[in-house]
Amino acid sequence: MVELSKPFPLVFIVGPTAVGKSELALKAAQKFSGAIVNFDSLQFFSDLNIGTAKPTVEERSALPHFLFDICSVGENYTAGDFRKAALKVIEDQEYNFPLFFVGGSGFYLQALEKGMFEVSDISPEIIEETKNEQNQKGLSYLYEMLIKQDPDYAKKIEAQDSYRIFRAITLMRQLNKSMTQINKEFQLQQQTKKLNKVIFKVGLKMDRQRLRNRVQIRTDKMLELGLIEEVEDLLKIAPVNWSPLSSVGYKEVISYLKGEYNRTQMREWIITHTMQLAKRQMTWFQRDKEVEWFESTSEALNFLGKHLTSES
RNA sequence: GGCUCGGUAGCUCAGUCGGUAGAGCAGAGGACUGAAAAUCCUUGUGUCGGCGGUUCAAUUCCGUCCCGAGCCA
Repeated sequence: MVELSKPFPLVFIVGPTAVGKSELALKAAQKFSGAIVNFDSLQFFSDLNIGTAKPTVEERSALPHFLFDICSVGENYTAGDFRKAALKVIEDQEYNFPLFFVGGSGFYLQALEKGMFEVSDISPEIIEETKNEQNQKGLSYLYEMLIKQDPDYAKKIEAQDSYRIFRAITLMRQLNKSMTQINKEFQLQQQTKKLNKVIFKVGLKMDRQRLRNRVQIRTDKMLELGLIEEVEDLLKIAPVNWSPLSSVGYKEVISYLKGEYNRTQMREWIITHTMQLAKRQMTWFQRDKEVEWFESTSEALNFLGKHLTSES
């Protein structure tokens, strides 16, 4: 056990899925008498357990864990919600524990570090109206509208990017401002939103072959533990369009249950889509030059041992 | 044994009425400000099963052989 000075530093453990982040977090938190904070976009939800490779309740009982199982099935939880919750955890706990944030959702970490646009929720009427327009006139109609109203922002996104086009149109309707304007206002106040703490970012990575091997083993384990049953239970209570159901592991099992895949295909597609996810995660985190990368848990622990104790 | 249909990119297949070929998926790289495990962008040379024949030219037509699926015996 190592004594650190207060307020304790924040450690962000990042990397692709299945690389061993949870294990590293657990060991590090044990070593420094710390606590673990989740920033995985799906592990916030109770009832998403096997498919998200969430540490079990028993595994979590040894140490304080925050932001696991804080939402129930059917709820929405956004990066902005996470930011608020994480800031609260930091405020409440930074004198109690070194906090080890673990997860694979880079966007959420960015939300915490850099802040989010200060925007209100979009009214259901606007969402409904825009959705109807998209259904009747097509995505290109929305994109044309975006080009007219905010050409600079339109240039930054692709004409096929349904997600961002829809978001931009609804947000602009809600606030009566362009995305460019919103972004500009955000830039002006960004300094006040930045997380001003001592932070260490530790990345775990692994070559593709080894990672694929781990993903295969983990996928088989998930199926053995009852992933299919977990999905069947979710389908009984979750709204049809609940977004977590379209995430890796869940969507393939749903296709299997619908008869679109046989069992072998389901397994193969879970593995393939998991690897694609891992790749996107690496693309995200490698852009962040503050991340120190390691190929093994022990190297990462050594680094933390050196720097957490010599710092501050 | 006979007949039929197939054999084209790592996979599933399209195509060339003869001028050496292209989609989807996979793979590789990238973007990312409220659904992010989402959403999207870039990236396609491969003895067109083998060997012969016809032809200026064959992956394409003809012959033959090999392999796979089906039907008939």
